[in-house]
Amino acid sequence: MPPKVKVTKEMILKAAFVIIREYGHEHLSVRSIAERLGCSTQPVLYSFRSIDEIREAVYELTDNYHTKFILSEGKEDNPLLVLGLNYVRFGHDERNLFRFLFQSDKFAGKDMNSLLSDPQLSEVMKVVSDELKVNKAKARSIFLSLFVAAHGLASLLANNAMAYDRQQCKKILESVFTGAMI
Amino acid sequence: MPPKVKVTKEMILKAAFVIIREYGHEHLSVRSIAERLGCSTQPVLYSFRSIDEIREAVYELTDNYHTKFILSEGKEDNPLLVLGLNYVRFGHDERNLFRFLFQSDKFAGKDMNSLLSDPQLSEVMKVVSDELKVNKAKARSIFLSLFVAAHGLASLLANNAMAYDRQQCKKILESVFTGAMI
DNA sequence: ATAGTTATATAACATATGTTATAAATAGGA
DNA sequence: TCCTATTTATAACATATGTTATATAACTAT
Repeated sequence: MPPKVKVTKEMILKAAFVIIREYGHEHLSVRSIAERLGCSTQPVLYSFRSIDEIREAVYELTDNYHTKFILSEGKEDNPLLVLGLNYVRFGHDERNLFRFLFQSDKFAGKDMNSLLSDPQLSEVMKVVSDELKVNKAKARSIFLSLFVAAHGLASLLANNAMAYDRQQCKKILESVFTGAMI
Repeated sequence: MPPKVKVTKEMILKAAFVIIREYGHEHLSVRSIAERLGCSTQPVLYSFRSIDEIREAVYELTDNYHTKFILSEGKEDNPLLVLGLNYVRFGHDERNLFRFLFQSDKFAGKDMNSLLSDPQLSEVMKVVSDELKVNKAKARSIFLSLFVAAHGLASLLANNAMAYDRQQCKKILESVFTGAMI
């Protein structure tokens, strides 16, 4: 009886993701999504209650994308360094996504602690703890220092405050790691 | 012959500063300024050509405020640590100003290098270089590491991603400093 | 084939913003 | 006192956004 859905939730979320990625989250709107999908604004607000609901869903999606990104392989042997350098590279390569994730009010409330207790990261921490032969508290403090430095670099890159130089970033993170190990 | 100016440029800029400081730069508008000054929108756009011109001027003002803030005295003996801890405290105490300064597009283009060659900072660098008995390049790399870490902490604090714990921040910055000195 | 359900287009309403046109108010010199 | 330059208030225009009302079109069970 009813006509088939032409504009699915997936299409809407994907369009929203691309808009944020290319133009920044400030440019996400019902109309920008509709325009990208070549439809009117109606289907967009038919599948979702409001633009905030869409933003929420894309945030989730972007968060997963980010996690995959930083967990992707790197050529360093130090796994923490790999994580850090990927984190930094994300700030540079995906600056709009970075800003959406960490500089929009959506981020508020997502505490470091909940981040540190993420199951995927917990695994990494355990490996680190074993590999470096340090106790959990030390592993945690090492991770924290590296995270802070990586976040600083990524933030500076995402906001065009410095040029991307992988070697320089690597040196900084290594030096931070060294200091944290003491 | 003409009536006296009731609404001066200073009043406008001060109002704009307060609005950004209290509500965030997204809430700066001709009307929000006018409302705070208890006048219509006309005087605001009479003294300034556009809202962007106002934003520009307040940015300058906020930049100076930030510089004064991080150069204010601290109780640590390591001058770089004082700078870093003040920078971090700014991110926490003045989160909206921090976001305006470093996370709005106004920041784009202000490169690290121009920041590093700021005359006020150059003086500090020289003192550091002498006091730590390291050459300029080393002083620069130490400063860079500390700056990145401080910026990371400040950014996390400004975006409500972690609780402010001065001792924890101090430990992290000290550890970064130690690593950079090697 | 037709009817009823429902996805979509069109268009409107409400609000927020920057900006500008017009008129009224004001202050000091003639 | 009145005139004139200029500041300000009022109000409008233009645009952008979220959201909703109405009508049209599309599909499938009958």
